[in-house]
Amino acid sequence: MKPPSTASAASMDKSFDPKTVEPRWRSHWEKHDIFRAEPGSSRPPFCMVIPPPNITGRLHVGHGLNNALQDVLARWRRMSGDDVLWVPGSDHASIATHVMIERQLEKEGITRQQLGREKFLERAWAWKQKYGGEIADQLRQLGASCDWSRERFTMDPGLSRAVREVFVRLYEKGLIYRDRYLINWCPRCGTAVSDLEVVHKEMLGKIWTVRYQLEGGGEIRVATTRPETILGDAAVAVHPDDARYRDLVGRRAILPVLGRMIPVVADSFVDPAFGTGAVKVTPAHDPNDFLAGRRLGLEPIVVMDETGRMNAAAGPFAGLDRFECRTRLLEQLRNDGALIEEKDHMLSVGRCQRCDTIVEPMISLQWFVRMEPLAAPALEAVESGRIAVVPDQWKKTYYEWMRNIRDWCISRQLWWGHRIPAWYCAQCGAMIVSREDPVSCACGGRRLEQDPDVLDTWFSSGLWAFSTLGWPESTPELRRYYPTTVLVTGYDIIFFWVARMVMMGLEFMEDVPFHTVFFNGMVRDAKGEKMSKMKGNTVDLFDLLDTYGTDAVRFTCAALTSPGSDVAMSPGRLEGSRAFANKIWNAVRFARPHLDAAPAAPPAVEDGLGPADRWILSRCSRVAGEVNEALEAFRFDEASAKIYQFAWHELCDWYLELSKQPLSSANAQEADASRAVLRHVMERVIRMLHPFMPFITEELWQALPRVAGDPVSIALCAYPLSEPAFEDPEAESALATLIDAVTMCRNLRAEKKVAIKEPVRTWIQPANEAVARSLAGLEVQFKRLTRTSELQIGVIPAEVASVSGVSASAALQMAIQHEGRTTDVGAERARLQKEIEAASKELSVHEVKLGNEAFVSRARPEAVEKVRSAHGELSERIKLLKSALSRLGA
RNA sequence: GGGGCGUUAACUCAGCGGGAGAGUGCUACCUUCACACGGUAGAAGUCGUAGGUUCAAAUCCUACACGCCCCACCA
Repeated sequence: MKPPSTASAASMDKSFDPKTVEPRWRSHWEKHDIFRAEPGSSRPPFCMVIPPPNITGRLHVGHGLNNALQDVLARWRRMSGDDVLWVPGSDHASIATHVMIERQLEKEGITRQQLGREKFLERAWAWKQKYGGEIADQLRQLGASCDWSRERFTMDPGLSRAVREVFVRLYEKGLIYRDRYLINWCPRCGTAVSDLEVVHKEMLGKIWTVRYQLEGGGEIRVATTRPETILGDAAVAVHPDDARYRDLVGRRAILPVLGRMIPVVADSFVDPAFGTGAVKVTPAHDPNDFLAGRRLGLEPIVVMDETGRMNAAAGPFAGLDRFECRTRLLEQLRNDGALIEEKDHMLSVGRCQRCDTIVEPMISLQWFVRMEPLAAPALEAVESGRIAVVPDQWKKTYYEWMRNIRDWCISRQLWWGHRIPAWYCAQCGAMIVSREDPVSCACGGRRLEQDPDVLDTWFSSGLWAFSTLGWPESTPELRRYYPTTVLVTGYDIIFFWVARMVMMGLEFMEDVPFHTVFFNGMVRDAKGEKMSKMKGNTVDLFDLLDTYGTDAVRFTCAALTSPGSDVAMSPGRLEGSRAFANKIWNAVRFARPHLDAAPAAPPAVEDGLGPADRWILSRCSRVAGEVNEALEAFRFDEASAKIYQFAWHELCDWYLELSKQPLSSANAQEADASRAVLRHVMERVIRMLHPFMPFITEELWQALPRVAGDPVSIALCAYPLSEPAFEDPEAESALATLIDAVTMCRNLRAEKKVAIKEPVRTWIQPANEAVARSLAGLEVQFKRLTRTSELQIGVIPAEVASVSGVSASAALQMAIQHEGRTTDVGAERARLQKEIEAASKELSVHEVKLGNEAFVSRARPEAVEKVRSAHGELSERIKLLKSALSRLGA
């Protein structure tokens, strides 16, 4: 099959236009199915599972970053010969989707309850149909090289089966249980949420001191920030050792307003120093009090319903909203003279992560996962290094959470999600937990009702690493790709997802879900502030792609990803990347006619290549090595910077200019040699860049001369490695010399404002015979570089040149600059560097000795002095060397 | 209350024991036959503050200041 037509050499636009190029290759990749993994392949497997985006909306810049990085790895490994499986998919996002759909319903003026479960689920599936597909399209737009044939959704039949299997196994093992417990309740969503889904925010509130009369006279004062919970008080507690209250323990207090009698009890959880030292105990509406209530045998009194309204137990306040109740209750307390003090107080208020409603601690019957037994192996897996964490600062966060783990409330009073596989018999009340829907109870009863609740959305995503590969079936994919190689994700979901995936993987696959987890940073705006809709500083990913082009955005993501730091999407960086894409485009535009004429065979060292050719081949080899090294270490910033620097400032700024002359040489052999080198280097750079900028590189690669047997896409070409045969220190040294000479001419011209009209000749004293040979007879046009017609380099000992066509003072200046030093800066620099290294080594030896001598020194101080003076001398020498180096380096 | 991260040029960020760097912006000059999304030259930084270790500190240690983030049941 023929590739789509690329712009011909003649018609290549002056600037790169992403909009025409990107769609072409997107469909080309799809058509040729080049991202499909091959479980039967003999190549080493490399697998990643995508952090499944929620189906709640379009991708944001954070997704852009995360997927750009994954794609860099996927394409790099694929080109490096691995059998890459990158599993795409999306998450049903139970509660988040609920919030979105309920917002729709609100506009229509109905509640989800009015709509009913069946109709609501129809809506949810329709939503999924629409947005699930959009997300896949958006990932494609980014160029994500996922295996689309293996796309998954957390509510697919297979994955749902995995969820049931896990639930039942955990239940049978006693790790899932059902209990009445104090949980976080979101009154708006009408569901329990886990501790992680509660976001605590500091805000200025008030603290009130309230007087409770004691039965038979006297009073006790308590402080509270939530006076409405007074209605549910079961006791007043004081510290057992608190002398002020010791005598009151065992007496009864009269609850204000309601007049109910509650005991005064002693418990050490009370801090005598806080507030009045006496605390109201509301077991049904406060986590601390709940535990205290259990210890003290107090009966919880529930005063609110699941919508946040006061219930019958609230007496005269029944039916009021909780905050309205607070206001009214305070009024009454004030009227009754029971309100003693009101003052400002900073408090931390828990809000629903999804809808920002203030959550209410409530007692309720829920399902939980017992976490300690699962956490222990998960902790060990990271401690032992079986899972590598990059950057490793996140280990500490992970350990901290694992070591203080608490049971996980997994049931949600929602409809969209995996329904809990538990049934209750209407006849005998028995509970059946089962993989298959049961038809009858052991008692013979046939009226079975399934638990109405669904599971926390993170329950199914916790299985993602193996459920997407076919578990519980033993599929070829599961056997080959589990454990996956790398997980790339944001650190914001380290507990929600990463930690739980480790636990689930170890429990059900008896192995880690991934060998390495790489945490990318969070995307900030250009000022480094967190993006939020409230602040209005959000940047739309697709606006960015539209403005700068997908390649430029992806390149910027990589360039800004250094381990452990967040990413600020700065316009400057984006512009730089866009300019870079254009630069590469034009480099190929220049090179193409020469490449078409180039010999098919790659260059060879025996071809008698010139110094510039040998130099660029050598540099290209080194850069390839460095880029691979950087990628191995997840240094996306270093890898992209190396390519950028090399491509722009070595290849374009110098090599392309230097090659213009030989490329158009009448000497066919010389021209061919240069063409072969240009072709080789150009293609290698484009390949190196491909994982970062897939679209432009595909376009350019397709435009290069093709040979039989080439793959259909650059994505299937080999990723460049270093080529030791081309590494050539002498050529590098020679070119450093040349570059120095040219730069010097330019400096002179700029500083002295001289117009150099005729050829300038400069003489260089080479460092050694080899460099001399490299440079001998090198005559290059530097029209572009010096604004002179040409610069001749002659190999002549240190005598001063006569310079024609420049002013006398400029000539003199030039002569001075040449005199008295070797202009082979490269060699000189290397020599000095070596001396410094040697001196430093010597120093470190002395340091060791100094340690020993210091011990002896108590008896012989002069020995220490000797060492110290040696240090001083060496330090001086290093300073001298460094200053010499800086003079040369500049 | 505990923990983490950051503070380097005007902006966004690398560097983490021996020459203070990149991209963008800025200044001057230049439409030269790949590219003005370009070329050349250049200005620009007490590397948060104060101590300490070292022959040598932006880089290691200790405090402090400011900023950001996470975790935590203090009424």
